[in-house]
Amino acid sequence: MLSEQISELRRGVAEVLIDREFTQLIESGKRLTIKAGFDPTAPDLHLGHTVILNKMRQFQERGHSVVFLIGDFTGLIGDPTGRSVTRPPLSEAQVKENSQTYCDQVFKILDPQRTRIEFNSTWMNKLNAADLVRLAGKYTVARMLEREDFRVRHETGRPIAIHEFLYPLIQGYDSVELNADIELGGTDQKFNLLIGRHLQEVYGQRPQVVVTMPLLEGLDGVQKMSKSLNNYIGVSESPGSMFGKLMSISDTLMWRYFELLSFRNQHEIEKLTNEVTNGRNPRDIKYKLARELVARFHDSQAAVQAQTEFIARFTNREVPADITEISVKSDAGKIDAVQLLKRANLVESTSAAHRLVAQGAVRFDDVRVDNAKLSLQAGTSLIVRVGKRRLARIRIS
RNA sequence: GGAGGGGUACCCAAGCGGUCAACGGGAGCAGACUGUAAAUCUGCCGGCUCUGCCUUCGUAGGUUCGAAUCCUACCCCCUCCA
Repeated sequence: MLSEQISELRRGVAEVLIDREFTQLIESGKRLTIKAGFDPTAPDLHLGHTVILNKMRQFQERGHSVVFLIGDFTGLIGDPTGRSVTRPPLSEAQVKENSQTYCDQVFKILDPQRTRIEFNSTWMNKLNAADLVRLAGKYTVARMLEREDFRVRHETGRPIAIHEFLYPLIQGYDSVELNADIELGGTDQKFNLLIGRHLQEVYGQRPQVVVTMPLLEGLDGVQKMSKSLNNYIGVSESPGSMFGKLMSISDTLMWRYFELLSFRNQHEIEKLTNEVTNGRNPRDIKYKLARELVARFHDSQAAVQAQTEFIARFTNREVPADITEISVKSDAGKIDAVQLLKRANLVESTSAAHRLVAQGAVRFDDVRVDNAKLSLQAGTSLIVRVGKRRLARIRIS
């Protein structure tokens, strides 16, 4: 029974440090404090974030106390990460707003009754300069440079700002303040999470157990899901968009999503794998995944509807009932095809419009347009299709 | 403070006086095919009043018939030494 619980909590996990301590903690039967930190600079959660939320939920279901920690203090300093442009520090108002957005989204997975929300500014604002220096004294540069990211940047001659060293320290200090038993994080957080262990020890606490979760690959199946790479599925996206994006992942990636995002148990997933091996169309299994996730963030009715619309639109190429309507002004009663696309905002530029026409991607009322200069009269209304995904009814005035 | 290296399109990265709107890869888009917005193959991938024209290679000047490529100044980044 207990071992079953432990194996359930281990599901999908990348690494547990230290494994023995983890087992002891669970076996102790105590109500544990589970910490997971989030950055308030990106309030729009995507499926990648939910991998950890799902795990938090599992602990929660077993009666443990989950702390959703918002790193508002670090957010106020601003994120210095190398390749991205240094973000301007967030104002307090922004942080507050982002935090609110966070809460709205997070409770689609977590149980609000059993979640404690904390802000690290609560204790960080009380720390004075001397305290911070003292904290900085608990760790060395050499050990900081053990972190992959720092080491590589240092060796390849890319900048590391001093305050970047403070990030892991502050994060670790949060564990001290919360007296965390377990901290959850992505595998990329391993180093930071371990600093929490070290600091807790220094401050006389029992070091937390570190549980890392794999980073979810984005829609491309290679790079991790992130907003900046635009390969993400946001948890507040419309059912249609969410469903479509899930259908666009490769058949291989689908299994990864099942492992990390589905609430189905291992046996069920294994059964699905077998079905595909025995010749079932993977598309049908992908439908199941897409429905489960759309239902989670919307409801089951929306999920079914999203699938119906998906099939109508992409398999049968039907025009949806709620097609976007756009009105476009002509020049003295006339407009050519390229300008029409441009003014309707269906293309990025007139150059792009020319290219798309040349590639045979544009259809007016289901007839392929091969002449970019095709002239249209004011008063016309037509269904314009650009590629598979861009579709609208345009009225020319 | 001293010495050296570097800033190229969404990202990475070639090019080092003309043949450069700029090799190659990734991402993205499109077509074909299809069991799907999977896979695979092919093409596109700065802008425009688009068989032509206009503006790009850190910024500002200069040399030249001609510069991303040479010179000058400035800004920014990195390494080593102190």
